[in-house]
This record gives sequence, structure tokens and C-alpha cells, in this order.
Amino acid sequence: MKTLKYSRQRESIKACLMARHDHPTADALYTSIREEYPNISLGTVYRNLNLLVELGEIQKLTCGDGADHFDADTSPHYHFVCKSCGQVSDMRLSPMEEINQLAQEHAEGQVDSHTIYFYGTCGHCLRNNS
Amino acid sequence: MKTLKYSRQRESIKACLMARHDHPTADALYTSIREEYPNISLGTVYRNLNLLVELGEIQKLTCGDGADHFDADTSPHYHFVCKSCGQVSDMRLSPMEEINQLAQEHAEGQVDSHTIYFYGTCGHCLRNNS
DNA sequence: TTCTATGCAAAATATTTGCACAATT
DNA sequence: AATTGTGCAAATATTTTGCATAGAA
Repeated sequence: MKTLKYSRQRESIKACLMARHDHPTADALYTSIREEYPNISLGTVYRNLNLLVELGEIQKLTCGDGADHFDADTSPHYHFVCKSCGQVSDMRLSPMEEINQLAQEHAEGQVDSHTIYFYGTCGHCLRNNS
Repeated sequence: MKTLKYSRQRESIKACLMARHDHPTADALYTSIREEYPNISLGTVYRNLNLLVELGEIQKLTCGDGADHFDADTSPHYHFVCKSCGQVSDMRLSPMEEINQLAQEHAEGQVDSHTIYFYGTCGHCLRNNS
């Protein structure tokens, strides 16, 4: 059986993710963490992010821009993705648990969960661009 | 200005995608198409899939399993992803256009669209696995 | 001491792209 | 003839992994 041992790198990764309200990619987080731990490797960041996801302590977001993003908030909520700047942000929209049941009625299998991504242009880009 | 020229490879890619009910990855589609065009290259498949997405003739699905999937059905609909076998299938669930408005009320930017992925275990895996 | 975690580099995946040549208009 | 598309291979981008060593229990 495999036990979990403490590592300050893992603590730092989780602390850093909790402190940010954007939803950084592994590489963006790696850049942040190097300020405190200049020798940390990208592999370690990936390994710990995956571990934290498995432990249910953080969440992985796949919003379609190529790289996965990470979110320290594991409570059910939805995300907004700006098609102009790529920024990923939280939506203040109450979780619609009932749509799992709705989906279940039309499904042959077992529906456990769902994700929703909203796409559009963020306030900042609306003002500055086009 | 760039004009679009006919190519039988592109026709074959679109025809092949329309004929399938699963939602293949670029590589899976490449394997299918090689039966008819053994010399087609994976790069050509990617180039044409991206082109067809830009033209709005097909849709790209990013369901979180690493590779993008493609869907010839561009009408608004949702997808189910089996966490056991990875199969991606269409949901028979009427599109909830109203949730864009709902999201808009809580957003600082402009909300244009949304995607929903349901996750769980498909009927086939429920019967065979664990 | 006994595992687990790390750093590093190489490998594995997925996707894009430069270029010479082929196909379309 | 002019321009776009293709095949091939190399390049990118993202993520994973093998291995020797460092760190935790």
C-alpha cells in the first residue's frame, strides 16, 4: 500500500493555486512557483497537480485551448472562457444539479456529473478590442 | 483573397465524418480514410478538419481525454462521455438556450455560447465492467 | 531503514507547419 | 498560368515517465 508523504513542493503548488483566482495552466503555475522554488521541475508540478486532482483537492479544467487549466475550488461551479484573450474565470451561476437527472432520462448509461463552459468576450476585451 | 478549391481528400474527410455516429479523433478518422486513400497524410486530415471547423461545417469536441474529437452535426446538442471506455455520444436533450441569458446576467462580458459534457458510465460498460 | 518524492532528461502524445510538387480553376 | 492543396518530415506544444538521488516517516 502506498502512503502519502509530505512535500513542500506539493504544499507550495496547492497554496499557489489557492492564492490565484485565475485558473492557471501547469506551465503558468510552474513559472509562479519557481519564484519560491527555483529548482522545482515541470514534471513535479504535473505529478502533483495530477495527484491533487485524484485526491479531489483541486479540479482540472479542459476548456479547449490546448492546455489544461487548474482550479483550487472543487465546489460545483461553471466557467467562462474569453475567446479573445483566453482568460478563464468563474461564473456566479448556481449549480444546476437537476440537469443530471434530466440527462439521465435520455441516457442508456449512468450519468454522474456534468461540466459547462460558457464562451464569449470578457469585459476587458469588449472595451479594448475590435 | 484566398479562394477555396475542391479536394477529394476534404470531401472524403467530411463524408467519412458524416457517416459515423461515434465522434472520432483526427487519428481515428485518418485510419478510416486510409482505407479509401492510402496515401493521405495525417497533416492533411488535421488541416481539413480545422478548415471545416472554421467554415462551420463540423464541430470540434474537447471532452478532456487528451485528443480532440470531431462531430459532423453542428446543430446545438450535448455530449456524454463514458469515463470507463472513453466513448463520446450524443445526448437527446433539447438545447437550453436560456442558460446563456442566465449566464449573461452574472457576467461582465458578452456570453455567446456554451458547451455541456455529461460524464458517467455508458450502458455497455455498466453491463460488462465492475 | 524503508518508502515516497524530486530533478533532470528523454519519451510519448497530439497537433502544426515548411517546402517541393500535385491538383484545381 | 496562377493559386491552392497534399504528402512528407521536421518542428511545436503538452504531458508523462525512467532513473538516480534526496527527503520524509
